[in-house]
Amino acid sequence: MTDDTPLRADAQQNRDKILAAAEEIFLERGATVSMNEVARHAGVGIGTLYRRFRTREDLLAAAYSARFVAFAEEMLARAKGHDAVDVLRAYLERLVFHTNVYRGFAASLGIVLKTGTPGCVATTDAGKQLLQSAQDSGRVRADVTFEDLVCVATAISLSVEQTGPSHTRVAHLVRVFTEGIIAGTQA
Amino acid sequence: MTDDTPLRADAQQNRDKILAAAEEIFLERGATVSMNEVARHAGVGIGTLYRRFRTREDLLAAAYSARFVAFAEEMLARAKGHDAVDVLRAYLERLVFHTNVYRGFAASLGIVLKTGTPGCVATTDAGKQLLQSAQDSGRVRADVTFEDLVCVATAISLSVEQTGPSHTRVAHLVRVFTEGIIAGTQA
DNA sequence: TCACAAGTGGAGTATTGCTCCACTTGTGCA
DNA sequence: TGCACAAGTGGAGCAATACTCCACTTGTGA
Repeated sequence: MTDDTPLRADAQQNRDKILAAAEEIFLERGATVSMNEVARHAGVGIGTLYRRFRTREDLLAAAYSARFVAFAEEMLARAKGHDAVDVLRAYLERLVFHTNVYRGFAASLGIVLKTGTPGCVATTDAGKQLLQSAQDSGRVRADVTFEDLVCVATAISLSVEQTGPSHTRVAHLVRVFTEGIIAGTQA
Repeated sequence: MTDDTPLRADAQQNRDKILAAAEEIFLERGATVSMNEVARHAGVGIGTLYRRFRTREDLLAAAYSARFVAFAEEMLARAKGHDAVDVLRAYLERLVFHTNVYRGFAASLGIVLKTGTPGCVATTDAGKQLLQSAQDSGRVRADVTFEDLVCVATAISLSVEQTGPSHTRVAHLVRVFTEGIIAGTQA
């Protein structure tokens, strides 16, 4: 499926320029900025941009890949020696944080995570692993899936995007989702 | 704020035509259909549509208002003589159902509910009331807000939109999020 | 050096949200 | 009944956008 013949030198250079421009402009103006603008900012034609990144989600995933890789490593490292449930909670909180680095990123998180970028694969794998550990410990319901976690992260991100960034609100929502709306079964 | 001088007879007729067309087309093609298409289907000019409904969310809220009113009444009626937590759970389940009647409705639920339409006001009021009752009973966390419930409903709707409608999946997710991802405090 | 696959850029198409304004039409009043 | 004019209408037109297409250019391996 993936074409792994290396790019021509000039094409690789252009690809790098596009990614650098995308990073800069996504940070500054959000993930919904127009593709034309990204191309102009990178100094390449719009056709070149589309030749390298067929969809906006592909571009987002590629631009964010390095950060997602670091995130996944960080989380897997923390998994050793910490409570599995705490780590899962931290994963959710940090994932929400990441989907707010580019404004408007949250809405496409689900699609982006499926693009197969190294960062997306790493983030997905790490999440599944942490979820499994937490479930193995018996303290997380067995019927929760990784897709459920992505939905939770998306909903929290969307909600936070509307009301303005607030770390305490994210933490609150993560708590609500993980511990439930209903107060713990009475002793 | 709200202008309550009655519409001219012909204008009222056009408004009704727009709402009927919107209902039909939202049902058939989802909530993200183009405004031009709604206008064409209603047999009015695009200018007329925008004069009555300044945003897509306003139109969605107006088109769905009657159903939301009925929903709110239904839920308040059920509140009498049923367990408060059960009613809250039912409210969530039914709310998710409603946000899936128009495909793509879920993403704008939060905004739509704030439009001030009779149905949106009724649905919001009912939700707050049911939440308060459940909290008064001491079995729902005191720090949960109505906005949190909307966030939960959105998460579930998004998830269900992706995987296809399934009543059992909705019920499952509602249970997960009301009782928590973390299994109930042991014994 | 050269053939040609790979790559490029941007004009062009199609679609959208939304505004603006010259025209039309109800409606209340004389 | 006729009239003035506020209210309403429609759709041309603008600006923005996603995305395609193809004539041209340029690396690269032989």
